[in-house]
Amino acid sequence: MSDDRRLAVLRAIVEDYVSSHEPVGSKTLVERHQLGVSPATIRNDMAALEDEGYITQPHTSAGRIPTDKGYRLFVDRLAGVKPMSAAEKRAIQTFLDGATDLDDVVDRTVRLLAQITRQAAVVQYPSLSRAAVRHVELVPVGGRSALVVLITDSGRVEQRVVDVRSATGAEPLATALVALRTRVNAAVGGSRLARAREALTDLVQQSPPADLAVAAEVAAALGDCLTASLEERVVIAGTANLVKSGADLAASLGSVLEALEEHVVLLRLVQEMTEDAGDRGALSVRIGAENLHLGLAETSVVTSGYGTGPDQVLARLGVLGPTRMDYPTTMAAVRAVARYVSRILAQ
Amino acid sequence: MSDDRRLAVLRAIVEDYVSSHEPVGSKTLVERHQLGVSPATIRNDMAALEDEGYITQPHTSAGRIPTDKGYRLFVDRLAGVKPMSAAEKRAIQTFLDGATDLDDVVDRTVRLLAQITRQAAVVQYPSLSRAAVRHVELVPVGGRSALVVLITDSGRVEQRVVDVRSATGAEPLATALVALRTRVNAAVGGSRLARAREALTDLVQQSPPADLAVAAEVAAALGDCLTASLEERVVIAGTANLVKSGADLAASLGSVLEALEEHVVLLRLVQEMTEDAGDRGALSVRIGAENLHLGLAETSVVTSGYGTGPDQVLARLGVLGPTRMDYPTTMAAVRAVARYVSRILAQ
DNA sequence: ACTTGGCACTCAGCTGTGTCGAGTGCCAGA
DNA sequence: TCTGGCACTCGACACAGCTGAGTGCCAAGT
Repeated sequence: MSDDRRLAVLRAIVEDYVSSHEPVGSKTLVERHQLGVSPATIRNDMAALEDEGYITQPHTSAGRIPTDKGYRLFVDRLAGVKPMSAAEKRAIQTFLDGATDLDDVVDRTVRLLAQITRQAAVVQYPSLSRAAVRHVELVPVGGRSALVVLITDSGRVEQRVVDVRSATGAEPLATALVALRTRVNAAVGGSRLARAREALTDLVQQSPPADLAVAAEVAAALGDCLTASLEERVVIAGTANLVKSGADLAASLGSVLEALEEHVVLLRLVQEMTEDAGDRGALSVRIGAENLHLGLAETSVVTSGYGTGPDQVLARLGVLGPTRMDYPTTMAAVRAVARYVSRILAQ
Repeated sequence: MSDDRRLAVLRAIVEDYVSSHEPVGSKTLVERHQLGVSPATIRNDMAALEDEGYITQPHTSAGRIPTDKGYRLFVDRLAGVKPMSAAEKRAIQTFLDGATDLDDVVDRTVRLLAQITRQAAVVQYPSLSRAAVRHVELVPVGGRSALVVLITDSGRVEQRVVDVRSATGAEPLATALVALRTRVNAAVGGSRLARAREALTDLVQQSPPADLAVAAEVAAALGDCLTASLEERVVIAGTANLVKSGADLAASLGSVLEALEEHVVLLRLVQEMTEDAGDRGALSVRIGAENLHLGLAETSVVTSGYGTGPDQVLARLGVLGPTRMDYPTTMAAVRAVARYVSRILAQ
């Protein structure tokens, strides 16, 4: 029994099932694809594929549908990434080119992904674990408080209001803050977020006694900002597409929506997929139960890294849909969008 | 025929239908409620209610269900607002008390609303049309650009990077910005966002020629920030609850989710409800087709204003669910949450 | 050693039939 | 104005039979 043909049969089953949404039998299979053999032969192959766990039948005397394992093999060895048409590429580019700031880029990206894949889209905000401090600004507010603003490399801004009532220095608060600002920027400016924290503790310890209280308060707030900046966020769009993508998800739709709302769950998933891809920006696909989350047992996730350059992968973006999705097309769309977003961020 | 009893019948129908999700007939009605008359009498009343358009029957020989008009009468004249238990109040309070900043308050609020009403929750970010400028900060970045940060009364922060390359003044950029910052804050500090724009144009016109170019650039960016601050945002949660709230919404679920993702639609809806409530913080209810949006024809929306005080209604929050929701309980929950959020914001 | 045609078998889904019962509308009488 | 009675409607449900797509297996062919 030819091993090649068995794989061809699996590919045909996946493609047919994805387009028809119905279990596919041996007869229809030879009709729609040029397999050059009779249904009976196909049946033998199907039986073998079923034994190995690549396909299954929902009930006796029905056609076969791929299992998670079957999709996995299809994605890994059988499916190419369908190239996108020039028109589609242009559409992506023009849609993203109008973006103004980072928030706008992310917002447009997630909508675009949802629209062109007709599935739910997820975009992780640029992860700042590799980002650096660009500037720290201290603003006196109302005499007794100060606003601490942290600006990072990637254009993200975090702010905290810190109460410096207790810090009763001799000089006026504004003056103290100006001096402190200079010192803080000198200490942490340009350094990575994770390192900045250590630099801060050094700075507090080396502060003159008069400034110590204020410095400590500010450093604490700044530490909060650092944490918040490192904390990752995701945005989603296109949940309505999940409803339309066939009634088979309807049963688990509730838990899928729940999972999507729990950004923590999504972040963990995306993190895992980053590891799958070896920290590179490569495409990563999670199929069905491979998502270690009950609510997502019937969904697949396709993500790609993106960033400011090939070596600067900041975060991931992708789509989420039923396991029986059109992987080649979806993967192509995700990869294309990731590339264009990266190109924009690189500027 | 007693008019009072007919209203009582309508109320009974609404309550029964809401709890059972099934068309309610004359017999079950007299069994479950003490109406003191026979089913035949109820039938006459029902026929009259149907003539007037308050109830309808899905098909002949089925019980009656309320129409939008019926729910409207129920909400306006028949339903009280069910008081919340002390335990529930406590739960609300403790859940919201842990919040740190404005984002956190909004995030917690929307989750809380979704959880206790088991429906989809919507929270409009505090509308800043009445908010004032607290502080403007200008930060030189990289020598050729400046970061403009706008901080408002209500704790919202907007920032823009502005390119001041063209502004080649004699003095270094940083010095120019320090001076400009002082002047900008003097000009717009404390004034309402809408007014700040005029003050800015005055400021640019009165700038010394040397500073004019920089001032104009900064004013433009600040204008952007003002617009962005006035631009309203909403957050939603609990969409998964829509799936669980009975299969009858399932048909229109797709369009409901689409509507929820289109924040523009939601904002318009919320704006209309603010007008319904006469700009006060009162509860407002939109039932079914009263939401002038096709996707929401089978849903009702219950919102309440909230803010920093009885006269300071900044925005609205509420829930969205199927028209056959438990209005008294939902209204109570929305009102209670709105009050606690207002209390927190007042601090 | 594969491949193929034939054949019996399975079973989900559809259709038609009959029954049941909740619910209605109407009417005459209290 | 209310009530009991009565005929009627019609969706829901259960049951049965049919159909057809699809399978597994086997013997024969290449």
